[in-house]
Amino acid sequence: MTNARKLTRVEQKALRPIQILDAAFDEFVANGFSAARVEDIADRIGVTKGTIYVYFPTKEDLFAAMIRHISVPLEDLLKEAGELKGSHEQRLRSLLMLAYQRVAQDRRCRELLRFVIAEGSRFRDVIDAHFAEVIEPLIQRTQLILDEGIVAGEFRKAPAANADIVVSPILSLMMDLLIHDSKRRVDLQAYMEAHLDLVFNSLSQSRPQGVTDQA
Amino acid sequence: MTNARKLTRVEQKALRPIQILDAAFDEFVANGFSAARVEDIADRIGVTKGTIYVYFPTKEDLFAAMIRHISVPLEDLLKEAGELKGSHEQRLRSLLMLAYQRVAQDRRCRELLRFVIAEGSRFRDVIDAHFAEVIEPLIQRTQLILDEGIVAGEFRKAPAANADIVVSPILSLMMDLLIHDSKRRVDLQAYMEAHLDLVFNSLSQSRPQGVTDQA
Amino acid sequence: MTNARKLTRVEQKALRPIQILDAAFDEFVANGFSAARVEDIADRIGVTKGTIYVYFPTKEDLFAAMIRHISVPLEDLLKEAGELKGSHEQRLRSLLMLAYQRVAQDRRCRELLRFVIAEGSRFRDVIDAHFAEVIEPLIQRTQLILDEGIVAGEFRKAPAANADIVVSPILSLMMDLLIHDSKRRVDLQAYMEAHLDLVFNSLSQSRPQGVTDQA
Amino acid sequence: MTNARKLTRVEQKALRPIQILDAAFDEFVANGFSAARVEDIADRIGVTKGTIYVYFPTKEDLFAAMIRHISVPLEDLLKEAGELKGSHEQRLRSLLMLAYQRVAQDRRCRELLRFVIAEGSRFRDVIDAHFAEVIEPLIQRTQLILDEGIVAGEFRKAPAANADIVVSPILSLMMDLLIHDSKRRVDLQAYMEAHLDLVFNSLSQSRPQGVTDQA
DNA sequence: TATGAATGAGACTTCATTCAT
DNA sequence: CATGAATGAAGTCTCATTCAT
Repeated sequence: MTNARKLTRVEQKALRPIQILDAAFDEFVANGFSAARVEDIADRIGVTKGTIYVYFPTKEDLFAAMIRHISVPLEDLLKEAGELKGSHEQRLRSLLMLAYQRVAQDRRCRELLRFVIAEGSRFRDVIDAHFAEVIEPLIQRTQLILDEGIVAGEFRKAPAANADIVVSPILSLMMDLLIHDSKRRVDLQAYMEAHLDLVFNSLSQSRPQGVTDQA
Repeated sequence: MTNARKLTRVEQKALRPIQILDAAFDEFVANGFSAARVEDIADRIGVTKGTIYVYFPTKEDLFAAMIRHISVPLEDLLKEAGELKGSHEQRLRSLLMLAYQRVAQDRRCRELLRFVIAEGSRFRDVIDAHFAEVIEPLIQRTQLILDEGIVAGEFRKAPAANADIVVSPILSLMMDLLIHDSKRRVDLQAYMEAHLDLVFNSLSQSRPQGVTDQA
Repeated sequence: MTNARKLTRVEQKALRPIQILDAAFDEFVANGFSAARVEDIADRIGVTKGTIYVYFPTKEDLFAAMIRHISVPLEDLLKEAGELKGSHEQRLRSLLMLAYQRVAQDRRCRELLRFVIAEGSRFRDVIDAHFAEVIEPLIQRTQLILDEGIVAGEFRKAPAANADIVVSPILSLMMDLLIHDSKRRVDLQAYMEAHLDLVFNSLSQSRPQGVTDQA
Repeated sequence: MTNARKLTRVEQKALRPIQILDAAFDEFVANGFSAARVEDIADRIGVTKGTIYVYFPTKEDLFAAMIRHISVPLEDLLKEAGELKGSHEQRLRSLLMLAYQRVAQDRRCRELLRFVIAEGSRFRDVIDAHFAEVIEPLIQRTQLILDEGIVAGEFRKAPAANADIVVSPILSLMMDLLIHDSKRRVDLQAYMEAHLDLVFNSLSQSRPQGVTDQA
């Protein structure tokens, strides 16, 4: 193994900012920007206040850096989605399920939404920038598949082919998880099934099954 | 005019707490609980800090009272919905539209959601209590109509008959309005139509598939 | 007597800023701007830190206000000098002696010079403004008398009729008092006599040469 | 070129303290003792804070060493003056002009006066010691020439034969340069001429009264 | 010798809260 | 009821100093 020894100075140095940002995330999540204390962030990683200020000049800078830090991996989701194959329904289904996985598994992704809502007015720029990398691409990609699916005759051309509406259960789930946190365990499978059932039963054109069409 | 005279001392006294709570709402909305300053709340109604403390013993009490104050009118919505007549679809449609009206018109109702998300962990009790009076009744009432509609053969018995999913576009809209505030004007009519189209096209039993029966 | 009772609230309120400025003067004199502690200023008048900030928003503002506070009475000196009567020599002599009195008796006037030298670069504006009300008027007034005295044939027209030079012993004395403070007591009478002897023996036109008329 | 090669390690080592002291001078001049930052001193010579502490144990020690460093060359002035020849007037004239040259040309000599006034109370010892090597010898030497000149019948025996008074224009000039720094260029020639004119016209015994003997 | 990460005491400043008037 | 001067605890940020490398 390569890590059987202590970290070298250089490794330690490279790690410190990450440690701080991770600790800052936890603290800001727990208390919000204003109520979070820099010293408590420091305590979480066993350093003193001063150390935080070696790396970040102000609490605000730390917050902004933290937002950037946690929002980084979010673009990756879309890359995977971009390569999805199959019918338009298949692709949309895969995209939505990817989003569910992310939302369900990645607490940071969810908490980002809390920051957007709670601190948006104070950190408009940072928040906007990174909001634009999470929610908006999801909606845009969804709308693209819907539009193409209509052209391909796979989806019906209807008001319901609206990405905001189609993805909204996912956002609602995020909110729900934020509000009740780990308290109330949502039955994710049932929730997803209900969502997809609603969407595709409404949109899919030529579906004998699905039970709506007695015609 | 009935109010051409100055308020009597008694009237003034009865008014003061309301004034304070209204000012507190604006201030807490603008800055969140921690960053809001009691003095700024006082300034908004032209009194001094001390006056606030005549009516509310602490900033936390003031916040809690403010939450209760703005959440009061929300129950009324459900009362109206309870008296809705017509088919189950009709009743569900009316319920959802009532919710839309409230969400679109009542900024306080929307901001309540911000407090739920931003300050939920600090004011668990008061937030939970009043969350339970807004979102949950909406969902429960919705689920009730769905279940009854299925029994009545009006809706198909399907996973999609899930109130969380059915109302989620409304919550998403609230969030969207919170985040972008007055910036981006959503086309409410189109949004509602898309929502209802999706829901009823998916759920309604006896419907010529693929059409939103306006025709 | 009118002050046999405690001060009223109103009187106390009016007094507080003065108290603070006086205490600030002492503290800034003792330690300079940077090393002075706001809490020590507060301690000098038996209040707490917070009280200082009720009246002055920052330490810098307090310093600037203090400078303005102590420099106020300095213009008065010149008013008296303006009404001096007698020959030009008499008037110049009176002006210089007025300056000596001020320098010798008013510690604040001297300490102002210390602030000018020590904090000038940090408080350029305030310092310049009030420097311009002390030293410069003295020099200008001196030059005016010299010039008029030459025209009147009372002083010889010579390079020595230079106000900067003529007043410099006064500035040197200020510096000396600043540096040695109360340690080394200068013999003010001898110093003044030497100064005036030098000046008038050099400038006066119609004087039996080389003698300060003990005759 | 003699210095076309890099410095050897030994030379580098001997140079470092000098570099530090020079940088410290600039920083302390710019900000005063308290507001000066050790790190800024280090930055001025491209080393890190730690390096400063290799050579000077504390910031105070560094300041004291810096004072000693810049005051060293000042004794030399007096050595030259001691060897001046000619009449007593000639010798005094030369002494004063030497002082002027030093004051006009050597910024460090002037800034020392600022430290004396600004930091005197904090560094009483070091400041006193080095003040005693600059101003006091000048005054003592001046007084010596005056006294000898009187004995020799060259100067009149008068109160004006007072070294403090006689040299004060030089100190005033130093102050003026400190306060206005490079802003207002004083006409040094005119200033000196006025000074010497005043002094010798007042003191010289055998001079056709009231005239500046250029004629 | 030089580094620079880390420290921690201490400064400025804020603001919820109190209380005499 | 209302005021607003005063408090003091607490938070952000600074920086002289240390020490392992």
